[in-house]
This record gives sequence, C-alpha cells and structure tokens, in this order.
Amino acid sequence: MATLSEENYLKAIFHLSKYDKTAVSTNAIAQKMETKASSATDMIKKLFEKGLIDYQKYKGVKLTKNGRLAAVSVIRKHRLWEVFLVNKLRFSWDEVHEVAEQLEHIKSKKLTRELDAFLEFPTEDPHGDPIPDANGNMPSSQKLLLAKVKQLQRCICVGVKDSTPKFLQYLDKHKIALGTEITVLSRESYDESMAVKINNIQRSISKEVAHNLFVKIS
Amino acid sequence: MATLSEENYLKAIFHLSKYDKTAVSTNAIAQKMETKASSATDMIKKLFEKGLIDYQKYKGVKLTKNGRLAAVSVIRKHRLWEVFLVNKLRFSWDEVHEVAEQLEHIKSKKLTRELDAFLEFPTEDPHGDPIPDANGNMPSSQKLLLAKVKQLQRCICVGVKDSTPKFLQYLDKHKIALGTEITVLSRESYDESMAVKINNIQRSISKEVAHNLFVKIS
DNA sequence: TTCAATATTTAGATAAGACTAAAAATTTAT
DNA sequence: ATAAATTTTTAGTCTTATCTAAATATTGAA
Repeated sequence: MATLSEENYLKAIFHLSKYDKTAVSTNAIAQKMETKASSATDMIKKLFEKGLIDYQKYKGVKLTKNGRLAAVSVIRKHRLWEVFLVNKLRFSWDEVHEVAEQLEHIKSKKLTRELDAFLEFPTEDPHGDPIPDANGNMPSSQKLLLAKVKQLQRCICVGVKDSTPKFLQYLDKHKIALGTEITVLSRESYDESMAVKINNIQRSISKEVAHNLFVKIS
Repeated sequence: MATLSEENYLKAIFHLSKYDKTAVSTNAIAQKMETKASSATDMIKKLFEKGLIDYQKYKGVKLTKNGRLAAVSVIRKHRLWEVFLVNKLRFSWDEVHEVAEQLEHIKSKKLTRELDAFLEFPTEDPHGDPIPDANGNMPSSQKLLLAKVKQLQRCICVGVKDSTPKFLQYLDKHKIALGTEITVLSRESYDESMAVKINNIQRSISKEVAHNLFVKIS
C-alpha cells in the first residue's frame, strides 16, 4: 500500500506523462511536487523498488501497470469527492481542490464504491475532467481548446485546462460555465484574442483564456 | 495546527480523562495508542511545548483549553462522518469506525460546517454518542448502563459503551438497535445476568452485554 | 520506613521524507 | 569533438515519530 507521499508522486508522474504517454524527468517531478531534484530522486528510487515505476538512472521514469492503477485510483477519488463537495455540499468549483487533495488519500474500497453510487456514477468532475471508472479506465472525450476553434463555429464549454481558483473565478464573473454556448466570430492575429458571442452578448476573449477553456463542437 | 499523530494523542487523552475530568498517566496513553511509554513521553513533551496539555514529570497530563478544543474538534468530525456513512452511504454501524478514523483528520472548516448542515445537524452518531457542537460543547445526556436498571423498569436503548464490530454485530443479530425498548424482569445474582423482555420476547442478557449497553429510562 | 515493584523518563538508534552541497552524467553549443 | 551548461545522482544532515535499553522516580507492601 502506497504512503500519502508516494500517492502524490504517482499522481504527479501520471499528469506529467500526459495520461501515461511520455517519460517524465526528475526535474519535472521535482517542480510539480515543489521539492528539490534530490528529493525526487529519493522517491523515484523508492517507487522503483516497489515496482510502481520503470526507471533507469538519468533516463526518466514511466509508470508500470501497478503504478498507473495506483495513480488513477487516487485521481478517481479526488474527482468523486469534488463532485460530492459541489453537488451535495455548498462548495463552488474554485473551492474544492484543496479539500479533495486531502480526501483523495482516504483508503476504503467500500467508501469509494458507495460514494460513487450516492453521486449516481458521475463521469466528470465539476471542472469537466473525466472520472476514471473502478477498473482505472478513463472515459475519453473529444474536447479541444477554444483557441483551436474555427471562425463562425459554435461550441459548448465542457472543461477547463487551468483549474486554479483565479481562472475559475474569472469564468464565474463573466458567466461562463460548463454547458455555456460560445460562437467564435473572429480572431485578432495581433494578440491572438478572439471575438466571441456568449449568452447572445459579443465579447472579446484573450489568448490566455482561449488556451485554458475546453469546448466541444456542437 | 496539530499533526495527525498529535490529534490522535489528544483524542486518546480526552477519552481517557473521561471527557476531561481526571489526569491521565503516560502508561494509559501508551496503551491506548498502542505504542511504548517512551513514545508517549516524547509526544507528551511535544504537546506540552505546544500548550495543548498541562504536564509535570511523573504527574500525568491534563488537556488545556486549547488541547480540549482540538480533541473535541476531531471527535466532532469523527462522529459527523459516521452519521454520513450510515445515513447517506450504505454503511452499517459496525463498519464506520475505521473509515471515520481517517476522515476525522481532514482539515477544512467549511467542509465540517457544510457536512453538518447536509446531515441536518445531528446530535448523536450511529452508536448514540453525542456530537459536540462547533464551539466544542458536548450535548450531555442522562443515559445509564442497562446493568444499573432496576427490576421491572422499562427503558430504551440509546447507545453503546463498547462500539467494536463484534459487539455491534451481536446486537444486530439479536435485533437490539438504538430505540429498542427493553424491560428488565429480574436479575440473576450468580452470574449477574438479567432476564429482560425485548420486542415482546423474553431473553437473558449476560453481564458483559448489560455493562456495554446504554439506556434511558422511559 | 525501607526496599522491591512499577511507572516514567532519558539516551541513543531507526525509517521516511525532506534538505544542501558536491560529484557525476548528459546535453548543448561552438 | 570538446568544453560549458544543465540535469541527475550521491553523500551527509535534519525532523517527526517511533523503538530498545538503561536510568531514575514513585508507589506500595512488609
């Protein structure tokens, strides 16, 4: 059974590997975990000893099957708890992350199973991120960044790339939520901003925002 | 802010002091925490440094106001989570303790407050133990052990002293739950067992059971 | 009241996870 | 292809919470 710290490293590696596609460097892990490279090396050795990652000195790491399973299990719990906090308690989507970081480490198969049922088997968390199923499979979706949407296309907001409170509060303030319809009117090549229609009002969206909002063509 | 281990020691001290009435010995703490006396001494020093307990070498410990508050806060969370597990998820009263031991350490004022509201401000956990309010006040009740009930008195089961799965499963098996009415018919001085009427059926209750079941005279 | 039994504390060690500083390997640039 | 820059690893230290073994204090029984 993985310790709290091990679980956090596994989660970091999973995210850095883009859902398990690429190898991850020691420095990248250290940066994500906000520790020093030497600490990351120590933990890498430990995870390797436990068979949770593949590792060769200086060559970066990849999750093994068991490592991936452990990481995904933590992510599953994180996202289920986020749904609980927003749907059942009165948390807003910018408040849930910190608490879910704690709740994701609770170890009880039954709790996770029953929570999932209580929430009626959600497939996405409040930020539109997919919730892995009990076997560790991620539901995949065909979302893309708003920045990539062609002129005059209509799309629906389905998720955020940046889920920091600052960005989420920006979206709240401008009445952009999951499900909001957005029509791309034009793009400004100078600053990569876009003119869009949201809730029948024409607005300008900055490059920063357009690169952090996921949409689905409708 | 107290660490997980500190919180567990504070909770142990609170329980051993019978809700803060008596001083607690190092050995008693070590036994409750399933560690060695030397480890208990180490932690006692730490809690003393942090102003959470009063302590003089060889004289035992007592919680300070802050220590009591910290202990009660953990107990409040423990019992609220137990209510959640039984009332909202499908846990039975003998399954909740282990998970609540983990959940009680989650640090979020808002979570505790919202959970309390979601559960509609319960005053007792699934074992009949009182849930302290947000200010750390324990609702007191006038429960007594079944063993103390006089002959021919009627009473209602309101709690358990022993809340281990074994005892709780014994009660389930014999259809004794919180709210069950019990009439004491007679006592057997030889083995301290009692003849009782439960659900209109006459049964015998052992000394062990009678000393672990709380009732209220009705 | 004195000494044996018991309880408590101290001293020194260990493991996990972090750190700093220095060494070694790899990558990049000329 | 070699030197400089960067990345990664190693070596040694720190803190928290634990342990064992030994020392000291308290309690209680004769």
